[in-house]
Amino acid sequence: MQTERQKEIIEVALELISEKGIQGLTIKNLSKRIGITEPAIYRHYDSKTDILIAILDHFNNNTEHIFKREMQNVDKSLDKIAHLFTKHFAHFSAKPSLLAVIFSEEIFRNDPVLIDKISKVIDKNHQILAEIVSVGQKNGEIRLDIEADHLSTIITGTLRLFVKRWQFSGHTYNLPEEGKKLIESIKHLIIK
Amino acid sequence: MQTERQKEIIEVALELISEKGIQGLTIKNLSKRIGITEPAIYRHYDSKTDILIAILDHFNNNTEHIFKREMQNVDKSLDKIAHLFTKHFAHFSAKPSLLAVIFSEEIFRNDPVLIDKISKVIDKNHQILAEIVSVGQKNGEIRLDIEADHLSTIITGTLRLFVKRWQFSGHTYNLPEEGKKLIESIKHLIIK
DNA sequence: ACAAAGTTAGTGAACATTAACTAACATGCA
DNA sequence: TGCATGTTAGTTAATGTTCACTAACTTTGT
Repeated sequence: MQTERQKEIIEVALELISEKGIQGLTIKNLSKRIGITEPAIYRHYDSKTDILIAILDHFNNNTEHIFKREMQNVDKSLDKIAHLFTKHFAHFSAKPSLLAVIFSEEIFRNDPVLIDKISKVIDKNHQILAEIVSVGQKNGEIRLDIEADHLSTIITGTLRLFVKRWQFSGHTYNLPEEGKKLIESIKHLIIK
Repeated sequence: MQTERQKEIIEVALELISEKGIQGLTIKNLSKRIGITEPAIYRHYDSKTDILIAILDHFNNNTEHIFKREMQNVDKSLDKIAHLFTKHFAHFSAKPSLLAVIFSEEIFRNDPVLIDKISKVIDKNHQILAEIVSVGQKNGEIRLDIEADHLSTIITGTLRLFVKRWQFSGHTYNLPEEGKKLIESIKHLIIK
C-alpha cells in the first residue's frame, strides 16, 4: 500500500509533468512544491525510476478498472465502446495531468523496465477493445467486413488523437461534450 | 541553405532521438558520433534550440511536399488518401528516425517557439486532409453522414497509432505491407 | 594571408543521489 | 511509571556526473 506522502509525491509528480513535460519532473521541483527537502523524497521512494514506475502503475490500475467494469456492466457491444469513450473523456477532463503522462510514452524511453511496462499496457488495452469488437461482430451489432483488430486500432487511434489535440489546444473546449459527437460518428462508422 | 555539416548534424540528431529519445540528444553524443568535438558543433548551429528548430523544419518541408504533391496528382479523393498513407508508410519505413520526432510533440515542450511551430504543423495537415475528404464527399465518393472534420481525425488518428505501434514493436514487421491492409479497411469504412 | 572549422581546457548550473545528523514519536521492559 | 531503544521523517552539506556553452588557440584549404 501507499502512504499519504507517497500518494502526495505521485500527485505532485503528475502535476509537474503535466505543466512542463517530463523535464519538469526533477527531485528538486518535486520536493520544493511539496515543501520538503530533496533528500526527504528518498525516504519514500528509493529512486526517481521508482517514482515513474508508481505513476505507471497508478495509471494502469485506473484504466484497467474502467475497462474491466465496462466489460461486465453493459451487454451491447456498441454501448460498451461508447461508455468506454465517455468514461475516458470524463476522466481526462477531471484530471488533465494524467494525459501528459499517458500519451507521452517517449518519456519513459530511458529505462527498459519502464518501456516494457508501458508496452504491455498499450497492448493489453488494444486486445480488450478488439475482444469487445469481436463479440459485437458475432452478435450482429458491428460490421463484419473489417477485422476486429483494425477496428480496434481505428477506435483507439481516433480517441488518442482527439484527446491529444484537446491537450494541445490548452483545454480550450469541452472534451466530454465534443467527444460525444465523435463517439456518435464512430458508432455510425462501425455499426452493421 | 544548409551546409553539408549542418545536414549531417540534423541527420545524426534524428538518429540519436530515434535511438534513445530526446534525452539521447546531447551535444556530447552528437559530436562524438560525428567525430568532432563539442564546441565544433557551435560552428554550425548557435544553440541546441536552433538544432531542434532545424529538425522541425526538415520534417515540415518533407510532409508538406508529400501532401501538396498528392493534392494535385491523383483526381479521386479515395486514391489521394490511400496514396497519402502509402507514401507516409514508405517514408517512415525508410527513415524510422523521423518517427521518434514526429510523434513526440512533448519533446519540444520546453520552448514556446518550438511548441508553436509543431502545433501549426499538426493543424495544417489536419486541415489539408479534411479538405481532401470534403471534396470526396462532394464528388460522391465518400459517405456524407459523418462530417469531414471527424473523418480526418479518424484517418489521421488511425495512421498515427498504427505507426506508433510499429515503432514500439521495434520495427519487427513490415510497415508498408501491413499498412496496405489497414488502408483497405479505412477505404471500406469511409466509402459511400 | 585569411577565413572556416577544428582543437583544448574550462565555465557555472542542474542533475540524482548519499552521508551524517536530529527531533519527535513509539515500543518494550524493570 | 519511567527509562532505554528503535523508528520515522525530516534536515544540511556534499558527492560525482552531465549538461549547454565559451574563450583562446591551432590547423587546413583556397
